[in-house]
Amino acid sequence: MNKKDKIIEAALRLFVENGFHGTATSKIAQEAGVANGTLFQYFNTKDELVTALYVSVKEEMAKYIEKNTAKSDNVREVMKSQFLASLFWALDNAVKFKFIQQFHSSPYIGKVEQEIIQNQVKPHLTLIQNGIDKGLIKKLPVDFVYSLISSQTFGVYQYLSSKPFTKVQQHDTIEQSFELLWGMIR
Amino acid sequence: MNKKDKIIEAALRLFVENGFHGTATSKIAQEAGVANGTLFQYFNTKDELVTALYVSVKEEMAKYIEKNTAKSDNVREVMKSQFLASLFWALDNAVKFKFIQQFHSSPYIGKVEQEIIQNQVKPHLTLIQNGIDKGLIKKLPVDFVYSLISSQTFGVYQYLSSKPFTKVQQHDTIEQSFELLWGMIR
DNA sequence: AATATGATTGACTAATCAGTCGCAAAGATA
DNA sequence: TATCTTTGCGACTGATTAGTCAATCATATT
Repeated sequence: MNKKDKIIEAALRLFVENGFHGTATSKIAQEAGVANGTLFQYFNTKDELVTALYVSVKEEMAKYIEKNTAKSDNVREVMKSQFLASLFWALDNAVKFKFIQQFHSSPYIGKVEQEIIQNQVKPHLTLIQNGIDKGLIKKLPVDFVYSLISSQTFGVYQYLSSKPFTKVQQHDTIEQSFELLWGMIR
Repeated sequence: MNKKDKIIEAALRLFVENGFHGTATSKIAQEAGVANGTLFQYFNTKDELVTALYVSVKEEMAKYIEKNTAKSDNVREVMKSQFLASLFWALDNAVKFKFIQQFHSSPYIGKVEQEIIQNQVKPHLTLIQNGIDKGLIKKLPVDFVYSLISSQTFGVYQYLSSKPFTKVQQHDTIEQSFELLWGMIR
C-alpha cells in the first residue's frame, strides 16, 4: 500500500472519529506512518485533503452503485437495485459513509464545485424523470423525489447501524424500505 | 440581552458558518462583544458550550412542537401537526436547525448523554406505538418508523431550503410531504 | 460613605496548529 | 559507476488555540 493511500485511510478514520478541524494533519501523518511533510506532497492544504477525500469517496460509491445497477428498462427494478446497492455499500463502508454524512452537513460542502455535485446527481434525476414520464412515479418535482429517496437512504442506514442486526435482517429491512419508498412515490 | 445569550447567539452562527473546531472561542467572544474570559464563566470548556448549545436548541424545538401539537386522540392528526410544526420551526430557525443537523452527524453526538436523547424521543415512539396498536400504522418496529419520519423531515427541509419558495409553496409542499409519509407508514 | 459581592475584563501561557524547507535516500537512466 | 529525478523526511516557524488569573468594575447592602 502506497503512502498516499495510507494517508487517505488514516485521514478518513480520524476525521470520522474527531471531526475535520479536530484532526491535526500531524496526527494523520503519524497514524499513516509517514512524515509530516509527506502529507503536503500529496495534498497542498488540509482543505484540499478533505474535499479531495469527499470527491474520491463519493466517486467510489457511485461506481459501486453503477456496477450493481440492474440492466433493465424497468424503472422500478433499476431504482430498487440502486437503492439496495447504496445501502449495502454504506453498511460495508461505514467509515466512508459516515464521512460523507459528516461532510454533507458541514460548511465544507460549500467548497466543492457545484458542477461535480450536479454531475453525480444528474443520472438519478434522469431516471426519476423517466419514471414520471412513463406514469410509474407520481407527478412531483424531480428533485423533490430525489430528496425523499436520499433522505430515506440515510434514514434506513441510521436505523440499521444503530442495532446489531444480522446480514439477513439488514437485507430484509432494506428490501422492505424500498417497498415502502416505492409505494410512497408511485 | 444578557451576555450569556449573546455568546450563545454568536456561537450558533459561527459554528454553522465555520464548523465546531473551525470556530475559536476567542472569535465567539469577540463576535458576542464580550471578553475572552467571560465565555468561560458560563461554559467551563468549549465542548461544554457545544453540547449545552445542542441540548438547549433541541429543547427549544421540542417545546415549539409540543405547543403546536393537536389536542386530539386521532393519531394521524397529532402526527401531522407535529410534522408540520417541525418543518415550520426549521424554516423559521434555519441557523439552529442547521446546527442540529451538523451536530447529529458529528462526533460530538456521542458526548451527549443517551438518557437526554431517549427522553426527547420517547413521546414520539409512544405515539407511533399507539398508532400501531390502533391498526392505523403498519406493524413495523417503532424506531424504524421513527427513523423514516425523522429522515423525511430532514429531507423535506433540505429540499425546501435549497430553492426560493414562497411561504405558500413551502406550506403546500410540507402538507403534501406528510400525505406521502402517512401513505407510506399506514 | 464604606464595604462586600459577583460579574467582567484582557493580557498571558503552554500547547498545538498548518505548512515550509533543506537535505537524504531510493530509483531510474545512461 | 556517475548523474539525474522522484519521493520522503522531520526539525522548524509563525500563527493560533483553549483556558487561566489577577485586577477592575458595577451594583447592592449597611
